[in-house]
Amino acid sequence: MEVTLSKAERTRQLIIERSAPLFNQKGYAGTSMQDIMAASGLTKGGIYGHFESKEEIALAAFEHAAGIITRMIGERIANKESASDKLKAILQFYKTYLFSPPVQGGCPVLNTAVEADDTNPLLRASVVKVLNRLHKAVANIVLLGIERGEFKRETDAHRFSILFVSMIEGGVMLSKAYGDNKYLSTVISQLEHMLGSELQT
Amino acid sequence: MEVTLSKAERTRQLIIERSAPLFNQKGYAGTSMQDIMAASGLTKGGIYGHFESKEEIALAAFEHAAGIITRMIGERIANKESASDKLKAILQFYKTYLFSPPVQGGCPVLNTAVEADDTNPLLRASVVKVLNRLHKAVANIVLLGIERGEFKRETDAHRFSILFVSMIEGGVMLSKAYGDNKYLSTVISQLEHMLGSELQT
DNA sequence: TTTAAAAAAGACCGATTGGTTTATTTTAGA
DNA sequence: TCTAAAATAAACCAATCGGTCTTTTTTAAA
Repeated sequence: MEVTLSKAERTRQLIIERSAPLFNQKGYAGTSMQDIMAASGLTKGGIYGHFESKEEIALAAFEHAAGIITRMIGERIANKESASDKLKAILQFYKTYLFSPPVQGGCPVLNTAVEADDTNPLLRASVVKVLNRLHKAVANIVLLGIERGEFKRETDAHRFSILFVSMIEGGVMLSKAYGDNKYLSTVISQLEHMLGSELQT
Repeated sequence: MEVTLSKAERTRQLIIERSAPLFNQKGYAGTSMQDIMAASGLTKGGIYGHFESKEEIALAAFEHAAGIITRMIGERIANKESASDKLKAILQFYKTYLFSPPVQGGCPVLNTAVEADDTNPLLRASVVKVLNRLHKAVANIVLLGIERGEFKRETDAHRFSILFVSMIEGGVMLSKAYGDNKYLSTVISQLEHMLGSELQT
């Protein structure tokens, strides 16, 4: 019954899409089934036909939100040829991050990591997976840059990716807390500077 | 020196001290009055005699937790004479941060900022206050370093403090998410390097 | 158009939520 | 030691929590 399944799949997708911004803004504990009912326009019966628990919705919603961001970054990376341009494209992406957030509520990785690290092992594991993907993507670009002769041979790709992610997430946190893009901007401009001064040959 | 706290003051303090690690680990929405009752050993009647609402407890608990950290940093800063030593002392403090956290659950500023930015204006305002104190402390040390001739005259103190705080908070987030101190360590060692290479004359 | 299956509605569940109220106990000053 | 006030316990509240179950509606193939 492919059509019926397709209807189910579309509804499941709707629930995920509508609940993702809720979880991202209010957190897992702060989002109720009532909230999800209101956002999706479905009743409990309708929702629990597609998910076994609130936690399963939160997990799917986080993976959906993280997927949007990694996909957007992936597109911008694929466009560029040089490693330097790829890294700059990621930074460019985060420049407009808080003005036009792909998912309302800021960075789902940051938000979910901070809430889940002490409370929700499943969500935390999912966050770690996404973080690993992000780290590997950045590190691989640096390795590419070394191979292409763009970056110094002694550059520590893994170390750079840690700094890269830490600074951006720290900047996102500050800018969201202050309601001022300045903090994220400053961090991004520093990363651009590091690109030119520390990495580049 | 005031030695005698009234019974009420001591009980109020107990509630704050016992609930601070709860809020820091489970968040505001994730911490129930039942949790606070269990942690404090008091019943609801006893607790609500000292606070008007759960939010008032959370606010006091956050300020308590943030106070512990700013006080610890303040002590380590006061010890040192040179600006360079003061900044290194702060970094040293964060090196042991996750091994022996002053308040269970990681950094209360990070945790509260991320949860409150979209949901709780009072908590968010309190976070901003603490962040401002932290920024001013770091920036003032840099300015001191410039005056003392330790740091380059063209150093942007405010900009450096943004990088300083962003990197540490980003590192704390990653290390807590991964359960591995490596990320925070890497960020701290980079800041130590920046101290020597970019700031110092 | 009929029909069986899938999807969704909506009533319902016990437990828990933050918070109040009243009764009891403890405190501390005279 | 007495006593009024302060502090706390414990019962209680309506509302909401996440989740289940039964009934109704919608779907889509024959």
